[in-house]
Amino acid sequence: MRLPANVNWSFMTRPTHTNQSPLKELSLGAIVELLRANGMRITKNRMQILDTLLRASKPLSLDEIQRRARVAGDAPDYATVFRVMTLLESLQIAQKVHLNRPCSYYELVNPQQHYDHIICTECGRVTLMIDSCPVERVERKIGKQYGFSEIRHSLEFFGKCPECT
Amino acid sequence: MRLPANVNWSFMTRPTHTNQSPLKELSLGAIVELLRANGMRITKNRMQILDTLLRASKPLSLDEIQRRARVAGDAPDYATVFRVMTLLESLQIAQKVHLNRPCSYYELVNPQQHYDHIICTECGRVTLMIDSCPVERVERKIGKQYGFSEIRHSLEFFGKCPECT
DNA sequence: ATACATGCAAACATTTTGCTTTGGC
DNA sequence: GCCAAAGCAAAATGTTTGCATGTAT
Repeated sequence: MRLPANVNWSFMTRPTHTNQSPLKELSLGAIVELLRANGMRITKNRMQILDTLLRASKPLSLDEIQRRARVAGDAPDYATVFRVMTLLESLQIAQKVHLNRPCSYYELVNPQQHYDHIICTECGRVTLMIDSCPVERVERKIGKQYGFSEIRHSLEFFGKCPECT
Repeated sequence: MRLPANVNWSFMTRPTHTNQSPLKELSLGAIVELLRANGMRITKNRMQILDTLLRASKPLSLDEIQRRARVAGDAPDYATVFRVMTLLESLQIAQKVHLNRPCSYYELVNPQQHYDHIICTECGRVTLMIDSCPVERVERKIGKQYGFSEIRHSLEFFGKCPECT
Protein backbone atom coordinates (compact mmCIF):
# COMPACT_ATOMS: atom_id res chain seq x y z
CA MET A 1 0.00 0.00 0.00
CA ARG A 2 2.84 2.34 0.78
CA LEU A 3 4.24 4.15 -2.23
CA PRO A 4 7.99 4.28 -2.93
CA ALA A 5 9.83 6.08 -0.15
CA ASN A 6 12.33 7.71 -2.46
CA VAL A 7 9.61 9.87 -3.99
CA ASN A 8 9.32 13.37 -2.64
CA TRP A 9 5.66 13.94 -1.99
CA SER A 10 6.06 17.13 -0.07
CA PHE A 11 5.60 19.38 -3.09
CA MET A 12 1.98 18.35 -3.12
CA THR A 13 0.77 20.57 -0.37
CA ARG A 14 3.49 21.51 2.00
CA PRO A 15 4.27 25.22 1.72
CA THR A 16 7.84 26.01 0.76
CA HIS A 17 7.46 29.41 2.36
CA THR A 18 6.27 29.36 5.91
CA ASN A 19 3.07 31.28 5.82
CA GLN A 20 2.60 32.83 9.22
CA SER A 21 -0.39 35.00 8.44
CA PRO A 22 -3.23 33.23 6.66
CA LEU A 23 -5.37 35.24 4.29
CA LYS A 24 -8.27 36.97 5.97
CA GLU A 25 -10.22 37.89 2.87
CA LEU A 26 -9.82 37.45 -0.85
CA SER A 27 -8.72 40.88 -2.03
CA LEU A 28 -5.72 42.30 -3.82
CA GLY A 29 -4.81 44.29 -0.73
CA ALA A 30 -4.89 41.31 1.57
CA ILE A 31 -2.80 39.20 -0.79
CA VAL A 32 -0.21 41.92 -1.33
CA GLU A 33 0.04 42.34 2.40
CA LEU A 34 0.54 38.62 2.85
CA LEU A 35 3.23 38.52 0.16
CA ARG A 36 5.03 41.40 1.85
CA ALA A 37 4.72 39.71 5.24
CA ASN A 38 6.50 36.71 3.72
CA GLY A 39 9.28 38.77 2.26
CA MET A 40 8.03 38.58 -1.34
CA ARG A 41 8.39 41.57 -3.62
CA ILE A 42 5.49 43.27 -5.27
CA THR A 43 6.15 43.42 -8.99
CA LYS A 44 4.19 44.41 -12.07
CA ASN A 45 3.98 40.78 -13.18
CA ARG A 46 2.62 39.63 -9.86
CA MET A 47 0.06 42.41 -9.74
CA GLN A 48 -1.14 41.59 -13.25
CA ILE A 49 -1.38 37.90 -12.48
CA LEU A 50 -3.23 38.49 -9.22
CA ASP A 51 -5.57 40.89 -10.95
CA THR A 52 -6.25 38.26 -13.60
CA LEU A 53 -6.99 35.60 -11.00
CA LEU A 54 -9.27 37.90 -9.03
CA ARG A 55 -11.28 38.74 -12.16
CA ALA A 56 -11.60 35.11 -13.28
CA SER A 57 -14.91 33.36 -12.88
CA LYS A 58 -13.41 29.94 -13.44
CA PRO A 59 -10.11 28.14 -12.88
CA LEU A 60 -7.42 29.15 -15.39
CA SER A 61 -4.52 27.27 -16.95
CA LEU A 62 -1.03 28.75 -16.91
CA ASP A 63 -1.48 29.55 -20.55
CA GLU A 64 -4.75 31.37 -19.94
CA ILE A 65 -3.26 33.29 -17.03
CA GLN A 66 -0.37 34.40 -19.19
CA ARG A 67 -2.64 35.58 -22.00
CA ARG A 68 -5.03 37.37 -19.67
CA ALA A 69 -2.25 39.02 -17.71
CA ARG A 70 -1.10 40.81 -20.85
CA VAL A 71 -1.07 44.59 -20.52
CA ALA A 72 -0.33 46.75 -23.55
CA GLY A 73 1.02 43.81 -25.52
CA ASP A 74 3.32 42.92 -22.66
CA ALA A 75 2.75 39.50 -21.08
CA PRO A 76 4.81 37.90 -18.34
CA ASP A 77 7.00 34.99 -19.38
CA TYR A 78 5.43 31.56 -19.10
CA ALA A 79 8.08 30.49 -16.59
CA THR A 80 7.24 33.52 -14.51
CA VAL A 81 3.58 32.62 -14.49
CA PHE A 82 4.55 29.11 -13.46
CA ARG A 83 6.75 30.38 -10.65
CA VAL A 84 4.22 32.87 -9.38
CA MET A 85 1.49 30.23 -9.31
CA THR A 86 3.79 27.78 -7.54
CA LEU A 87 4.51 30.50 -5.02
CA LEU A 88 0.84 31.34 -4.48
CA GLU A 89 0.09 27.65 -4.13
CA SER A 90 2.79 27.19 -1.52
CA LEU A 91 1.39 30.14 0.40
CA GLN A 92 -2.03 28.52 0.09
CA ILE A 93 -3.41 31.57 -1.68
CA ALA A 94 -4.11 29.54 -4.81
CA GLN A 95 -4.80 25.89 -5.54
CA LYS A 96 -4.96 23.51 -8.47
CA VAL A 97 -8.29 22.23 -9.68
CA HIS A 98 -8.59 18.95 -11.56
CA LEU A 99 -10.72 19.29 -14.64
CA ASN A 100 -9.68 16.03 -16.32
CA ARG A 101 -7.65 17.97 -18.80
CA PRO A 102 -4.00 17.48 -19.73
CA CYS A 103 -2.85 20.65 -17.96
CA SER A 104 -3.30 22.21 -14.54
CA TYR A 105 -5.90 24.82 -13.70
CA TYR A 106 -5.58 27.27 -10.86
CA GLU A 107 -7.92 29.36 -8.79
CA LEU A 108 -7.52 31.59 -5.78
CA VAL A 109 -8.51 30.09 -2.47
CA ASN A 110 -11.22 32.05 -0.76
CA PRO A 111 -10.87 31.50 2.97
CA GLN A 112 -14.40 32.77 3.56
CA GLN A 113 -16.01 30.51 1.08
CA HIS A 114 -15.43 27.07 -0.26
CA TYR A 115 -16.61 26.20 -3.72
CA ASP A 116 -16.70 22.94 -5.55
CA HIS A 117 -16.99 22.62 -9.30
CA ILE A 118 -19.31 21.14 -11.84
CA ILE A 119 -17.62 20.53 -15.17
CA CYS A 120 -19.61 19.85 -18.31
CA THR A 121 -18.26 16.79 -20.07
CA GLU A 122 -19.47 18.12 -23.42
CA CYS A 123 -18.46 21.77 -23.57
CA GLY A 124 -16.07 22.03 -20.64
CA ARG A 125 -17.95 24.87 -19.01
CA VAL A 126 -17.14 25.17 -15.33
CA THR A 127 -19.91 26.00 -12.89
CA LEU A 128 -19.24 26.87 -9.30
CA MET A 129 -21.36 25.27 -6.61
CA ILE A 130 -22.30 28.01 -4.24
CA ASP A 131 -24.06 25.68 -1.87
CA SER A 132 -22.51 24.88 1.44
CA CYS A 133 -19.87 22.25 0.99
CA PRO A 134 -21.33 18.77 1.23
CA VAL A 135 -18.26 17.09 2.67
CA GLU A 136 -17.04 19.37 5.38
CA ARG A 137 -18.72 17.19 7.91
CA VAL A 138 -17.02 14.16 6.44
CA GLU A 139 -13.62 15.71 6.95
CA ARG A 140 -14.12 15.70 10.66
CA LYS A 141 -15.21 12.09 10.52
CA ILE A 142 -12.07 11.15 8.61
CA GLY A 143 -10.00 12.74 11.32
CA LYS A 144 -11.62 10.52 13.91
CA GLN A 145 -12.07 7.34 11.93
CA TYR A 146 -8.82 7.23 9.95
CA GLY A 147 -6.63 9.35 12.17
CA PHE A 148 -5.73 11.92 9.52
CA SER A 149 -5.00 15.55 10.32
CA GLU A 150 -4.80 18.81 8.37
CA ILE A 151 -7.47 17.53 6.05
CA ARG A 152 -8.34 19.26 2.78
CA HIS A 153 -10.31 17.96 -0.12
CA SER A 154 -10.84 18.28 -3.82
CA LEU A 155 -14.30 17.69 -5.22
CA GLU A 156 -15.42 17.92 -8.81
CA PHE A 157 -18.66 16.91 -10.40
CA PHE A 158 -18.88 15.98 -14.07
CA GLY A 159 -22.01 15.84 -16.17
CA LYS A 160 -23.86 17.26 -19.14
CA CYS A 161 -24.88 20.87 -18.59
CA PRO A 162 -28.41 22.00 -19.50
CA GLU A 163 -27.34 23.45 -22.86
CA CYS A 164 -25.52 20.29 -23.90
CA THR A 165 -28.26 17.89 -22.92
CA MET B 1 -17.49 31.48 -18.67
CA ARG B 2 -17.63 29.26 -21.71
CA LEU B 3 -14.30 27.75 -22.66
CA PRO B 4 -12.95 27.96 -26.22
CA ALA B 5 -15.20 26.15 -28.65
CA ASN B 6 -12.36 24.81 -30.75
CA VAL B 7 -11.23 22.59 -27.92
CA ASN B 8 -12.35 19.01 -28.06
CA TRP B 9 -13.59 18.17 -24.62
CA SER B 10 -15.20 14.93 -25.49
CA PHE B 11 -12.17 12.81 -24.67
CA MET B 12 -12.77 13.61 -21.06
CA THR B 13 -15.52 11.17 -20.45
CA ARG B 14 -17.41 10.32 -23.58
CA PRO B 15 -16.78 6.71 -24.55
CA THR B 16 -15.16 6.27 -27.94
CA HIS B 17 -16.65 2.82 -28.09
CA THR B 18 -20.34 2.68 -27.53
CA ASN B 19 -20.69 0.55 -24.50
CA GLN B 20 -24.04 -1.16 -24.70
CA SER B 21 -23.66 -3.48 -21.75
CA PRO B 22 -22.49 -1.85 -18.56
CA LEU B 23 -20.42 -3.91 -16.17
CA LYS B 24 -22.49 -5.93 -13.71
CA GLU B 25 -19.73 -6.85 -11.32
CA LEU B 26 -16.02 -6.25 -11.03
CA SER B 27 -14.50 -9.53 -12.12
CA LEU B 28 -12.14 -10.68 -14.83
CA GLY B 29 -14.92 -12.71 -16.41
CA ALA B 30 -17.36 -9.82 -16.54
CA ILE B 31 -14.78 -7.48 -18.04
CA VAL B 32 -13.68 -9.99 -20.66
CA GLU B 33 -17.28 -10.54 -21.58
CA LEU B 34 -17.81 -6.80 -21.91
CA LEU B 35 -14.73 -6.43 -24.09
CA ARG B 36 -15.92 -9.22 -26.34
CA ALA B 37 -19.39 -7.68 -26.52
CA ASN B 38 -17.75 -4.52 -27.81
CA GLY B 39 -15.75 -6.32 -30.45
CA MET B 40 -12.44 -6.09 -28.59
CA ARG B 41 -9.98 -8.94 -28.74
CA ILE B 42 -8.74 -10.77 -25.69
CA THR B 43 -4.96 -10.74 -25.69
CA LYS B 44 -2.25 -11.76 -23.29
CA ASN B 45 -1.36 -8.10 -22.65
CA ARG B 46 -4.92 -7.19 -21.83
CA MET B 47 -5.34 -10.14 -19.51
CA GLN B 48 -2.14 -9.28 -17.66
CA ILE B 49 -3.12 -5.64 -17.32
CA LEU B 50 -6.60 -6.49 -16.10
CA ASP B 51 -5.19 -8.98 -13.65
CA THR B 52 -2.82 -6.31 -12.35
CA LEU B 53 -5.63 -3.83 -11.91
CA LEU B 54 -7.84 -6.34 -10.14
CA ARG B 55 -5.08 -7.20 -7.69
CA ALA B 56 -4.20 -3.56 -6.95
CA SER B 57 -5.24 -2.07 -3.65
CA LYS B 58 -4.61 1.48 -4.80
CA PRO B 59 -4.67 3.48 -8.04
CA LEU B 60 -1.69 2.76 -10.30
CA SER B 61 0.26 4.88 -12.75
CA LEU B 62 0.89 3.65 -16.28
CA ASP B 63 4.44 2.95 -15.27
CA GLU B 64 3.36 0.89 -12.28
CA ILE B 65 0.84 -1.03 -14.36
CA GLN B 66 3.51 -1.86 -16.89
CA ARG B 67 5.95 -3.06 -14.24
CA ARG B 68 3.33 -5.12 -12.43
CA ALA B 69 1.95 -6.64 -15.62
CA ARG B 70 5.31 -8.22 -16.31
CA VAL B 71 5.16 -11.99 -16.63
CA ALA B 72 8.37 -13.99 -16.96
CA GLY B 73 10.41 -10.91 -17.78
CA ASP B 74 7.95 -9.95 -20.47
CA ALA B 75 6.14 -6.64 -19.97
CA PRO B 76 3.72 -5.01 -22.37
CA ASP B 77 4.97 -1.93 -24.19
CA TYR B 78 4.28 1.37 -22.46
CA ALA B 79 2.22 2.54 -25.43
CA THR B 80 0.16 -0.62 -25.15
CA VAL B 81 -0.53 0.03 -21.49
CA PHE B 82 -1.54 3.56 -22.42
CA ARG B 83 -3.88 2.36 -25.15
CA VAL B 84 -5.43 -0.36 -23.03
CA MET B 85 -6.11 2.08 -20.20
CA THR B 86 -7.58 4.61 -22.61
CA LEU B 87 -9.80 1.86 -23.91
CA LEU B 88 -10.89 0.74 -20.46
CA GLU B 89 -11.56 4.34 -19.55
CA SER B 90 -13.68 4.90 -22.63
CA LEU B 91 -15.66 1.80 -21.78
CA GLN B 92 -16.03 3.17 -18.26
CA ILE B 93 -14.37 0.11 -16.79
CA ALA B 94 -11.54 2.21 -15.43
CA GLN B 95 -11.10 5.81 -14.39
CA LYS B 96 -8.37 8.29 -13.58
CA VAL B 97 -7.82 9.38 -10.01
CA HIS B 98 -6.18 12.69 -9.20
CA LEU B 99 -3.49 12.35 -6.59
CA ASN B 100 -1.83 15.74 -7.17
CA ARG B 101 1.07 14.04 -8.82
CA PRO B 102 2.59 14.77 -12.22
CA CYS B 103 1.20 11.63 -13.83
CA SER B 104 -2.16 9.93 -14.05
CA TYR B 105 -3.31 7.11 -11.82
CA TYR B 106 -5.93 4.58 -12.78
CA GLU B 107 -8.27 2.25 -10.97
CA LEU B 108 -11.05 -0.06 -12.04
CA VAL B 109 -14.55 1.23 -11.55
CA ASN B 110 -16.59 -0.98 -9.31
CA PRO B 111 -20.24 -0.55 -10.27
CA GLN B 112 -21.34 -2.11 -6.99
CA GLN B 113 -19.31 0.11 -4.82
CA HIS B 114 -18.05 3.63 -4.91
CA TYR B 115 -14.88 4.56 -3.11
CA ASP B 116 -13.28 7.89 -2.50
CA HIS B 117 -9.64 8.38 -1.55
CA ILE B 118 -7.63 9.82 1.25
CA ILE B 119 -4.10 10.70 0.19
CA CYS B 120 -1.39 11.41 2.73
CA THR B 121 0.39 14.64 1.87
CA GLU B 122 3.56 13.40 3.54
CA CYS B 123 4.08 9.84 2.38
CA GLY B 124 1.63 9.59 -0.50
CA ARG B 125 -0.11 6.56 0.91
CA VAL B 126 -3.58 6.10 -0.53
CA THR B 127 -6.40 4.99 1.74
CA LEU B 128 -9.77 3.98 0.41
CA MET B 129 -12.87 5.29 2.14
CA ILE B 130 -15.21 2.41 2.47
CA ASP B 131 -17.98 4.48 4.00
CA SER B 132 -21.04 5.23 1.99
CA CYS B 133 -20.30 8.04 -0.40
CA PRO B 134 -20.97 11.41 1.19
CA VAL B 135 -21.98 13.19 -1.96
CA GLU B 136 -24.33 10.85 -3.75
CA ARG B 137 -27.23 12.80 -2.40
CA VAL B 138 -25.68 15.99 -3.68
CA GLU B 139 -25.53 14.61 -7.20
CA ARG B 140 -29.27 14.38 -7.34
CA LYS B 141 -29.54 17.91 -6.05
CA ILE B 142 -27.21 19.13 -8.78
CA GLY B 143 -29.43 17.52 -11.35
CA LYS B 144 -32.39 19.49 -10.11
CA GLN B 145 -30.73 22.74 -9.16
CA TYR B 146 -28.25 23.15 -12.00
CA GLY B 147 -29.92 21.04 -14.67
CA PHE B 148 -27.00 18.70 -15.20
CA SER B 149 -27.43 15.08 -16.25
CA GLU B 150 -25.24 11.95 -16.27
CA ILE B 151 -23.50 13.20 -13.18
CA ARG B 152 -20.32 11.63 -11.87
CA HIS B 153 -17.86 12.95 -9.37
CA SER B 154 -14.28 12.80 -8.26
CA LEU B 155 -13.52 13.24 -4.59
CA GLU B 156 -10.16 13.13 -2.90
CA PHE B 157 -9.19 14.02 0.61
CA PHE B 158 -5.66 15.11 1.50
CA GLY B 159 -4.12 15.14 4.93
CA LYS B 160 -1.44 13.75 7.18
CA CYS B 161 -1.91 10.07 7.90
CA PRO B 162 -1.54 8.74 11.45
CA GLU B 163 2.02 7.53 10.86
CA CYS B 164 3.15 10.85 9.44
CA THR B 165 1.59 13.01 12.11
C1' DA C 1 23.86 47.70 -3.04
C1' DT C 2 21.79 43.50 -2.43
C1' DA C 3 18.99 39.80 -3.25
C1' DC C 4 14.90 38.47 -5.31
C1' DA C 5 12.34 38.27 -9.73
C1' DT C 6 12.42 37.83 -14.69
C1' DG C 7 13.22 36.33 -19.50
C1' DC C 8 15.16 33.21 -22.39
C1' DA C 9 16.45 28.82 -23.66
C1' DA C 10 17.12 24.32 -22.69
C1' DA C 11 16.05 20.02 -20.12
C1' DC C 12 12.72 16.91 -18.44
C1' DA C 13 8.67 14.04 -17.77
C1' DT C 14 4.73 12.26 -19.52
C1' DT C 15 1.47 11.49 -23.01
C1' DT C 16 0.28 10.55 -27.63
C1' DT C 17 0.81 9.09 -32.47
C1' DG C 18 2.59 6.80 -36.96
C1' DC C 19 3.82 2.88 -38.90
C1' DT C 20 5.24 -1.85 -39.47
C1' DT C 21 4.78 -6.44 -37.66
C1' DT C 22 2.25 -9.80 -34.94
C1' DG C 23 -1.50 -12.54 -33.66
C1' DG C 24 -6.70 -13.21 -32.24
C1' DC C 25 -10.70 -14.52 -34.39
C1' DG D 1 -6.85 -14.24 -44.27
C1' DC D 2 -8.44 -10.07 -42.28
C1' DC D 3 -8.23 -6.52 -39.24
C1' DA D 4 -7.36 -5.23 -34.55
C1' DA D 5 -3.42 -5.02 -31.24
C1' DA D 6 1.41 -4.60 -30.12
C1' DG D 7 6.07 -2.98 -30.44
C1' DC D 8 9.18 0.43 -31.57
C1' DA D 9 10.49 4.94 -32.28
C1' DA D 10 9.53 9.54 -32.70
C1' DA D 11 6.65 13.62 -31.93
C1' DA D 12 3.90 16.45 -29.16
C1' DT D 13 2.69 18.52 -24.93
C1' DG D 14 3.22 20.44 -20.54
C1' DT D 15 6.28 21.29 -16.66
C1' DT D 16 10.47 22.64 -14.56
C1' DT D 17 15.23 24.45 -14.18
C1' DG D 18 19.82 27.08 -15.06
C1' DC D 19 21.74 31.17 -15.75
C1' DA D 20 22.53 35.94 -17.01
C1' DT D 21 20.10 40.28 -16.53
C1' DG D 22 16.76 43.44 -14.52
C1' DT D 23 14.56 45.66 -10.62
C1' DA D 24 12.15 46.21 -5.94
C1' DT D 25 13.60 47.14 -1.59
